[in-house]
Amino acid sequence: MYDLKDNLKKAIEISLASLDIKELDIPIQEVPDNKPGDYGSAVAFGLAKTLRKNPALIAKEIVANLPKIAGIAKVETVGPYINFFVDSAEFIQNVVEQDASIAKNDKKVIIEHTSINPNKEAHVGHLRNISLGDAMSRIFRANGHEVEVQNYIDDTGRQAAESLFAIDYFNEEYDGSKKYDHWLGELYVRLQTAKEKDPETIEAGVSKIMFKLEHGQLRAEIEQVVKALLQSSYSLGVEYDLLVWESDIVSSGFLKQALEVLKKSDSVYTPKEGKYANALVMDVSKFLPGLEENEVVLVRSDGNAMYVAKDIGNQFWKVGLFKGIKYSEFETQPSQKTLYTTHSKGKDKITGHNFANGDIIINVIDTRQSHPQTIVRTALKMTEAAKASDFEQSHHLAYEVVTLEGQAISGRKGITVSIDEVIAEAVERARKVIAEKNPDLPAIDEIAKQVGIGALKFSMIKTEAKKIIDFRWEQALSLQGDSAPYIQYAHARAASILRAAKKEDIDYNKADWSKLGELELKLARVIAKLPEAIKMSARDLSPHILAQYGLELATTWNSYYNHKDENGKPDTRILLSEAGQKEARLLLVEKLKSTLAKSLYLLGIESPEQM
RNA sequence: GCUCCCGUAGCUCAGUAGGAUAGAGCGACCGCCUCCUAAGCGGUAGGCCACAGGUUCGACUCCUGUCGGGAGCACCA
Repeated sequence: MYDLKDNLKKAIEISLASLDIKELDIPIQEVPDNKPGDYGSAVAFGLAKTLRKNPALIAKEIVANLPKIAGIAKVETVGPYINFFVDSAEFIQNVVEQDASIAKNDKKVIIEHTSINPNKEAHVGHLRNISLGDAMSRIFRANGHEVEVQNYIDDTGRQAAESLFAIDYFNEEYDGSKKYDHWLGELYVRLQTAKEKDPETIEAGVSKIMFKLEHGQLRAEIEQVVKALLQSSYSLGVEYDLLVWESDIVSSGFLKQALEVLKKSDSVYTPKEGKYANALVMDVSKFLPGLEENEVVLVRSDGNAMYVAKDIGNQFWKVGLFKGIKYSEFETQPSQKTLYTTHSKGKDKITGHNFANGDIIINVIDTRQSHPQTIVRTALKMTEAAKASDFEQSHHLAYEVVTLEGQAISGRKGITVSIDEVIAEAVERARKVIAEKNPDLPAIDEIAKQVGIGALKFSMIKTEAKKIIDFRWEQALSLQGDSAPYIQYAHARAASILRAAKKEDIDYNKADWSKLGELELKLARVIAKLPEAIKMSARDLSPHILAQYGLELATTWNSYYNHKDENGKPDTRILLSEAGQKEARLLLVEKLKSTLAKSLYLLGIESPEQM
């Protein structure tokens, strides 16, 4: 891997060593457009104080002692800054020819996302979860990790019970006229209104269903919802490795084991009196100071476990503390990859798979769950059986909610938009634009899907997770500006040039890198930043960094493509370039295209060759 | 009340572990296709980076406080 910044860092280190200085953190940054040079460093500032010397002078001394650096043509000081001038021919060639191989990382990553309550259809808020989770899993894979994607099925919850009960209560039967999750969701909403008139019957009925669910008796009914929900994920191009059922977590004894482990801690006890008398509580004050309520109820005084307790059991299992859950095949996903599930009647081990036992655990859940998620991590911290790394490597990727035209999503108030609905609309809009701009395009349907769905997912990923997204149709489905189609278009444009080049007889050995200049250098510099963008995205659990990178790369390329000289004449016509320059430019475009495609791929977005 | 998050152009957002003149998109206005896809490109207008202090050679970035906005804090999930 060609890493110029790293080379610059090392060179400065050598220079500093010869001056008898040890500075651990050497900043390297890109030079602003209006300043001389390509990369710069401000190390001298940091040394000014300890050396009691003018930073500009220090910079000069460092430059004087610099060794030769490959790919650097010139070094200059600009005041206290040390600026490097890249040898553009060498640099661009290096960027084009760098191999994209990644070092294996032996830390296994478990990413849980989607985890939609199996009682009604998914809405745009879930779309954010799915898009972020899927992007994260792709990014970690790109960083060399083994990644296991889990989708948690809360099959013992009240909401699932209410939906199932509603079927009996209204005496309805599924006739296949709409998607099952939508059909069930309507019954669920109907039941909420019916509760006002007939609370006793409904309460009693729901309790009965809940009891059955807890004992895993209505598995087939829940599976039907889960399968319908998975269809939405599949149409977004998202797949999973394992479904984890809450009822299996409980029946495998993980809840019980978790409580036993926790009881060994002084912070977990059963008060004899007070408001939590006879309940099992966990005092988190030692670990989370400053809270008003220090005690968290794990098991109610009636003996029923709270949701957090199950969640703790789940987390303990993920990090590898518990064993004994069983697995079976669930279904074959569109890519032909098998989706597995936990199942009480399954096998202890699936050949070729070692589920759970993660080194890094990432839970993609909305930010309203921050408190319970903190409790779960705290439980790991206070448990002797857990390693310190289990706590440190447990992360909550908290994302803010999605609102609709400024209003909170609420199924009951009818303020909601389902994922299936937005997908259909997005694809339809994309189809219209294609029909208008490029009517002769073959496979319009396929490309409309790629573009429409790409736009949707990108709109969920491009902003920071901690910011609220207000979903607006025109904005989310926009095909121009800061959008996936903008990047896809840049990609298709590059593809088009390469297609045309294929018809000619081109000898790429004739590429003359010295015939490339400032414009190509600019493009190459951005291409070279991809590995850094991937690393940062993973480090900060922030796919938006990669999304922003994709935009920057597409912008740079579009700008290059449309560039004109002082006379207003295009000066970057690749196919009309002179011999030597043409071949080098084509190779650069090829690299650009694959880099765009990779950025999109890591966000779970397709890169059409034409659009 | 306590805890956490947010506040950058009219609107929606970037700003890469403090660094050089704060950047995009949408909207407005002016330009660019006899030339590899105009879903594109160039330009103009638009900023006390909420406010006040502090740390620093240097703060949109770190700390404290204030003001706005959101969320969380139950023997619910």
